[in-house]
Amino acid sequence: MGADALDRAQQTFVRRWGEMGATWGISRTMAEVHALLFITGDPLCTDDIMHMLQISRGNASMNLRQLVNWGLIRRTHLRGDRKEYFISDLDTWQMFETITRERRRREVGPIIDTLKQCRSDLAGDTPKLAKERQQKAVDCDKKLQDMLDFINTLDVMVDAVLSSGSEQIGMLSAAISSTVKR
Amino acid sequence: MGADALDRAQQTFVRRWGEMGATWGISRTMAEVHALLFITGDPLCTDDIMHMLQISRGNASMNLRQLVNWGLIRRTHLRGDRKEYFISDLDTWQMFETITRERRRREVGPIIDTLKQCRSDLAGDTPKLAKERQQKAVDCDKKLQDMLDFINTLDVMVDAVLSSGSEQIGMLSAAISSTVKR
DNA sequence: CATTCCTTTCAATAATAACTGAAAAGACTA
DNA sequence: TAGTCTTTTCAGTTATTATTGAAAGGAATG
Repeated sequence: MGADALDRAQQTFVRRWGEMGATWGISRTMAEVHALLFITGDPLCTDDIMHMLQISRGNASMNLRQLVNWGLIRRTHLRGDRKEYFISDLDTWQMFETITRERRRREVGPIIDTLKQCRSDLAGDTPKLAKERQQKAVDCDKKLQDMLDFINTLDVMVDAVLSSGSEQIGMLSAAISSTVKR
Repeated sequence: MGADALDRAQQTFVRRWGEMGATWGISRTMAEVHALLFITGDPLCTDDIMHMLQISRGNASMNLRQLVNWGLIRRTHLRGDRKEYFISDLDTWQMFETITRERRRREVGPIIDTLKQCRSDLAGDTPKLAKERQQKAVDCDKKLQDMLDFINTLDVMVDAVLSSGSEQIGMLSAAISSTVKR
């Protein structure tokens, strides 16, 4: 079981990535599986992953499927081997892009819908409210509106960053800094 | 028990905010308490919150404390009342700023430390590795370096956005879009 | 088409995270 | 300082989420 310096460095990375995932609402194990595939860069089969992370076959299978669905890893095959292998061949930027797009797709729409729905419900019924509630309704509406505007602004920015691609990201970073400076 | 349109809109908002929090690694209840204080804008005491969200005193107390620690709400008092009240008087932008700064403070440092530590461990011991492991060590090091660079770039951007303040955010958004366009 | 090898599924179980409620601590009042 | 009101703490409980392992389902092989 001689773990060399490379193994140790990779294990440290995998553990930390797992913890990070956990604080960001991604299951620790899913993040670890991803980290392992990312940092080794090798195609690994289910058994490799089971052994390296000490998890069951079912668990490995579930998490691998999710990672494939997210587009963070892909299935592959080794010639002369019947088993399925998995590989993470995205670079850091592509990983970031994939995760950001996916989360945006799943979450931005729903929250905007809810905010709009709250506003339209309020708009229809505000006249029916007791006098002293009307001011509150107006204040509440303003908060909802502000939040919608903010989400929209951020969304435009994220969109620009994502579509800039990794080549332009440095330039973009510089442009942002100089815009803010003055 | 007559919930009017304002109550309903607020409840919808609170529920959705809670769900959002849950998918981002913040406990549903903590997010709901915050949402309630934010959307009403009123100072509320522990009992108000307990009743409105149907949670226990202990739970309310714990979550309120956390929110105060995050700087998202603050304690206040109503004249002639011994109880403690809580209020959320940040606007959307300030909220975003607070949350971003806090998460950055807690998470960016540690992840950078881990990455650097992995690299320096590798650097010291790579010569001792078996020949065919050396190439892997170099590849691994490159990934770690790429990730460090990426985190750094992103960190600079986030820093610029945060220090731009809400007045400049629209301008910034425009600057980003136009930089990317060509 | 039977065998072998591999993957997926899912009910049962384990682990983790969140919540409760009552007791202790703290704070203000007279 | 005793009495009253309020907040905090935390051991015990409940709820939620993650994991296991074995059985069922597929797919390639001879």
